[in-house]
Amino acid sequence: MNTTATIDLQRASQLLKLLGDPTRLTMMKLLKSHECCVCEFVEIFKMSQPAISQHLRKLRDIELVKEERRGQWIFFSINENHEDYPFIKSILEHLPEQNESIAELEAQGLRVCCQ
Amino acid sequence: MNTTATIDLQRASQLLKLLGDPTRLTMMKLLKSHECCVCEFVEIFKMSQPAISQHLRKLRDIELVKEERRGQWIFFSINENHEDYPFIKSILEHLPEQNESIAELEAQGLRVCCQ
DNA sequence: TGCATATATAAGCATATGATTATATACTGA
DNA sequence: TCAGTATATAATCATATGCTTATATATGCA
Repeated sequence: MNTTATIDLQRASQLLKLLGDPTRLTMMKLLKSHECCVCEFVEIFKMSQPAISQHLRKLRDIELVKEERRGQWIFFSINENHEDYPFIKSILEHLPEQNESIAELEAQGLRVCCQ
Repeated sequence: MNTTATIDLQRASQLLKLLGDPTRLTMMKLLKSHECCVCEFVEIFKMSQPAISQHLRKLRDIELVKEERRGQWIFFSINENHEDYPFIKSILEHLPEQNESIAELEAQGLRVCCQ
């Protein structure tokens, strides 16, 4: 007997493909506990702004993340209302917390970025 | 408090990337309940034998599946002893059973393939 | 209004991926 | 030993992916 809903295989493989990139997977894990803006990710991943922006777009296109503009910045957060969020969540739960990245940002005064 | 072991993010993304292909993901789900040989997969996926073989190789290379020759045939099965099997298992549990494919094979007399 | 900052988008490019076809290898049974 | 079946591997190719650079857009502030 199945108590949890199942996901269509095509759909599941599409989601897994998106998470099958270390940058995007880390982003999702970070976003699960912390809102982040683009420039914070640029700092964390030491990656160019367009590269970060393009990863976030892929996550947003299938609505795994939400974005919200606040002044100059656009903050990203996990979309907990996504139909497949339970699936995503169960995957993220197997991954180590990424609090050091955030702590580092804070130590450098770069958290809540660009303040 | 974490009760379950976590997986390194690099490692996890590598696994997810492999599962992020509909053919391989379906293979894994099938193999979770049924041993299968290459020619059965060829039948199920309506895909060329080399294509199937190459997918299986990728799964075997990181030891997600085991192979065992029995006469002419090589049977594949899930490697439940894989260090990250709990992670894999938790993903597969969200996917719908693929028993129809096996039932179809049996109906066509193609199960335990090539007998 | 004009400049600085944050972000998005477009174009280009090198590499990865997943298929195909052709061929090699391994086992079975006559 | 030879033919048939199952599988693996190699070479090739079209497409996908993820980065780069260049540029556009949006906001805040002097």
